[in-house]
Amino acid sequence: MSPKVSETYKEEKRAAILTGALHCFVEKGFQATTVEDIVRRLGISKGALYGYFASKEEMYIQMANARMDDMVASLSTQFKGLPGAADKIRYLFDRFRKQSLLELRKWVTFHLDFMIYASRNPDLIESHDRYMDKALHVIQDIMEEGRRTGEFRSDLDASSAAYLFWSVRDGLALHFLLGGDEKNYRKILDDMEKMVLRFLASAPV
Amino acid sequence: MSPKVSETYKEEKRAAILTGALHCFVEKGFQATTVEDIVRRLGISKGALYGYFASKEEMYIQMANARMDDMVASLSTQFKGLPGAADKIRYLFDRFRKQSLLELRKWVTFHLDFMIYASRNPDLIESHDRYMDKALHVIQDIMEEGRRTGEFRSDLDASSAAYLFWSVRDGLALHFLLGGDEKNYRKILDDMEKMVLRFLASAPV
Amino acid sequence: MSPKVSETYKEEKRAAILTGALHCFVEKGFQATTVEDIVRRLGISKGALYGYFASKEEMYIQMANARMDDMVASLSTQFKGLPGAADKIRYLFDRFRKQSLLELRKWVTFHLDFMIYASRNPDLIESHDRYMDKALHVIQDIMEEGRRTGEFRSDLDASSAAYLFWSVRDGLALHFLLGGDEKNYRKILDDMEKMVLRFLASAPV
Amino acid sequence: MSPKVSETYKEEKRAAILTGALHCFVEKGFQATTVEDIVRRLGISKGALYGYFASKEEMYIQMANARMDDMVASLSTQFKGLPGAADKIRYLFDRFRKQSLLELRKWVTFHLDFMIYASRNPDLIESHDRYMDKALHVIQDIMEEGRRTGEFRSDLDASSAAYLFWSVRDGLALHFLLGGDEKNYRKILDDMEKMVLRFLASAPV
DNA sequence: CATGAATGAGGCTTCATTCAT
DNA sequence: TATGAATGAAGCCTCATTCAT
Repeated sequence: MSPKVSETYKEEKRAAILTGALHCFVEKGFQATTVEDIVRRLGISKGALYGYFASKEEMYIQMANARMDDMVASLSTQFKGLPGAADKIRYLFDRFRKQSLLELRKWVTFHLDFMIYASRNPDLIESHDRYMDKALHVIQDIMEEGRRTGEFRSDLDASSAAYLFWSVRDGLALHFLLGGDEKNYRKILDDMEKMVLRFLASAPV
Repeated sequence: MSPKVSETYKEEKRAAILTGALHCFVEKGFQATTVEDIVRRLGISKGALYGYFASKEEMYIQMANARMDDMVASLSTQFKGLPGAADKIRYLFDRFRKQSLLELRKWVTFHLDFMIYASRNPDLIESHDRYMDKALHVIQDIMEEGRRTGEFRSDLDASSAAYLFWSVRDGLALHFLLGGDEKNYRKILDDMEKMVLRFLASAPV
Repeated sequence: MSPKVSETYKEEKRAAILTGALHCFVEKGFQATTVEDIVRRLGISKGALYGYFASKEEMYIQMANARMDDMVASLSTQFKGLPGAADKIRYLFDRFRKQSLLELRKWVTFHLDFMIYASRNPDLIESHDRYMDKALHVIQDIMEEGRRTGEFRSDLDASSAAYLFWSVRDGLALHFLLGGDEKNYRKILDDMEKMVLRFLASAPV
Repeated sequence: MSPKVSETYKEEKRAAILTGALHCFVEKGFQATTVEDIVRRLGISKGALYGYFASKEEMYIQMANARMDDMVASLSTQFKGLPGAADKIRYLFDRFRKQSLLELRKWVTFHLDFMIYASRNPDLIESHDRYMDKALHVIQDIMEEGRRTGEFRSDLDASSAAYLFWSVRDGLALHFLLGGDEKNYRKILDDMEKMVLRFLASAPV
C-alpha cells in the first residue's frame, strides 16, 4: 500500500528522465542516442533509468505520447480563440513557419528514426499508430468543423483531409531534412498553405 | 569465381550484388542490414563484395542512383507520349496508385533509413542531394512546361512546385509506413491529385 | 565485477589491465597484440577493457608513460646518492648491464613496434614525443650538471649529448634485437661506456 | 633444360619487382605495404608476383640482401681511394650527413618494421642475421685495418667496435624517426663522429 | 532504490594468398 | 605464365542490458 518513495516522486522522476531523454533523441535521433548519453545528461545511473523504463523503446513511446498530448492540448487552447476552421489551419501553418529549419530537422530526425525502427518491430507499430491518431484527430475535427460551417466543401472526407494535411507538412519536412535553405522552405510552406486551403474551400467537383 | 573476366562479367556481378543488397535494404532498412546479410544472400564472401564496393554506404548510394536514373529514364519515355504537363502529373499519380502499399513501404524504409543515417554524416549529404535533385528536375521540367503552355499558372515557381509535389507524395508514403489500409491510401492519393492540379492550374492570386 | 566501487578498485583494475596488456605487448609487440589477446589473458570482456581505455593505442601510451615516470622517479632517487655527473652516467650503464638480453629484447619490441605504428599516425607522434622528452631530460640534467661542475667539457651541448646518450644505448639494443649473445652485448656496453665518458670528459677541441 | 622464357628475362623481372617493392616498403614500411600496393605500382598481377616470390617476407629478405650487397660493393669501391681506416670512418659519417632526415626516416621504417616482424618469426631471424653480418663485416674490416696500421688503439676489439659503430648510427636514426629537426640531427652526427674517432684512436687504457 | 562495471554478440572492413581461366 | 576475383579469418570497437553491491 505504501511504497518506499511517494508516487509523486516517482512520477516526477519519470518526467525528468523523459525530458532529458527527449533532448538526446532530438539532438541525435533515436538510433544514434545511446543509453549512456541519456544518463550522462541526467546525471543518473543506468540502473535508475531501467528502474523506470524497461527499454529505450519504451522511453521513446512514452515520450512521444507525452509530447503529442502536450501539442494537442496546446492546440486546443489556441483553437478556442479562433473563430473558423480555416483560421485554425492558417494558425497551424503560422506555427510551422515560426519553427526554424534547424528545429524542424531535429524533430524530423526524432520521429523518422523511430518510425524506421518501429517498422521492423511489429510490437511497436500499434503504439505508434495510437500516437499518430491523436495528431490526425486534431485535424480531422477541424475538417469536420469546416464542413459543418460551410467554410470547407461539403463533400470533404475529414479523415482523408487530415491525412493529407499531415502528409503535406511532413513530406516537406522530409525534403528539407538533409539540405535546403530557410527561404526556400518558407516559400514552399506558403504555397502549401494556399494549396491546402484552396483544396479545402473549393466547391465540390 | 575467376580472374581476367570480361567487363561484362564484372558489370553483371556488380548488378547482381546491387540487386541482392537492394533486397536486403528494402527488407530491413539500411542500418539494420548487415554486410553479413548481403553476402549470405548472395552466397559470396565479404572480400568479394568489398572488391566491388568500398563500403555499405557506397552500395546504397550507387543503388539509389541507379534506381533513380532508371525511374527518370522510364518517365522520360512515358512522357514522350503525353501531350500536356497536366497529363504528365496525372500519369505520375497513376503510377503512384498502381504501387501496392507493401511495395511503397519497402521503398520508404529503404530511403528514410538512409536519410536518417546520412543526416548524421556530412559526407553523405552531398551524395543524397545529387540523388534528390534528379527527381526534382523531372518535375521541375513539367512545371516549366505547364507554365509555358499556359496549362499552369503564370506565376508558378517551378522549383518550389517540384519540391511541393514530392513533399506531398513522400509525406503520404510516410504516413502509411506503419499502418493504414490500401483503400484509404488510394482515396487520399486521389484527393492529393486534385489538390495539386487545382493548385497548379489556378489563376495567379 | 560490480558497480559503485571505490576509486581504489578502479585504479587497481586499471593497473591490472595495464599490467596484462604490458605482458602482451612485450611478448608480441604492439601491432601483433590483439585486444582479444589482452582480454583473454585478463579474463575480462572486451567491453570491460574499453570501459577503462578508449583504444589499444591509448593503453599503450598510458602504459609507456607510467613506465617512463617510474623509471625517471627511480633514477632520481638513485641519483641522490651519487656525487657526480659521471657517476650517474656510470650508474646508468650499470643498470643496462644488469638487464638480461631477453628483457632488453622485450622492451625493444615493445617500443619499436609502437614507434613504427606511430610514425604513420600523426596524432600519436606528439604523445610519443612527450614520452621521449622525459627520458631526454633526465640525461640532459646530468649533462648540465657535469658541465657546471667541470666534470664534462665546457662546450658540451647538453641536449645533443642527451640524444647521443640514448642513441648509443638504443642503437645497441636494436642490434641485439634479433640475435647476439649476452657476453658480446656486455662487452660492447663496456666499450660504449668508455667511449661516452671519454667524449663527455674530454677537453674542448 | 630449356624453360619457356629465358633465365635472363626472369632475372630481370625479379629485379624489376624488387625495385618496385622497395619503393613501396620504403614509403610505407613493411607491414603497412600491401601486396596490392606493390602490384599496382608495377602494373603486374598478384599471380605474377607470387610466381617470383613465395611471400611478402621473401621479397623483403631478398630485397634487403640486394640492397646490402649494393651498399657493400659501393663502399668497397669508395674505400679503395681512401688511404686510412679513420678516413673510411669519416667517409661513412659524410655519407650519413648527406642523407636528408626524410630519406633516413624512410630507411629506418623500412628496416625496423621488418625487424619487429622478424623478431616474432624465428625463421626470419637467420636471414636477417646474415643480412646484418654483411654490414658488420664492412666495418670490422676497417677496424682491423686501423689496428694493424696503428691508426686505432692496439687493444681494439674489431667485432665489438663494428657493433658499436652501427649502434651509434642506427640509434640516432631511431631517435629521429618520429621527430626532430635536420640541424639538430647533423649536430649530433658531428658529435658522434668525434666521439667514435676519439674512442678508436685513443691509446689503450 | 541506486549504482555503474561488466557483458558479449555483432558491426564494418582489410588483406595475404590462392586458383580457375 | 599471367591474371585478378575470390576467400575468410581476423581486427578493432560499440552498446543495450544486467546484476552484485
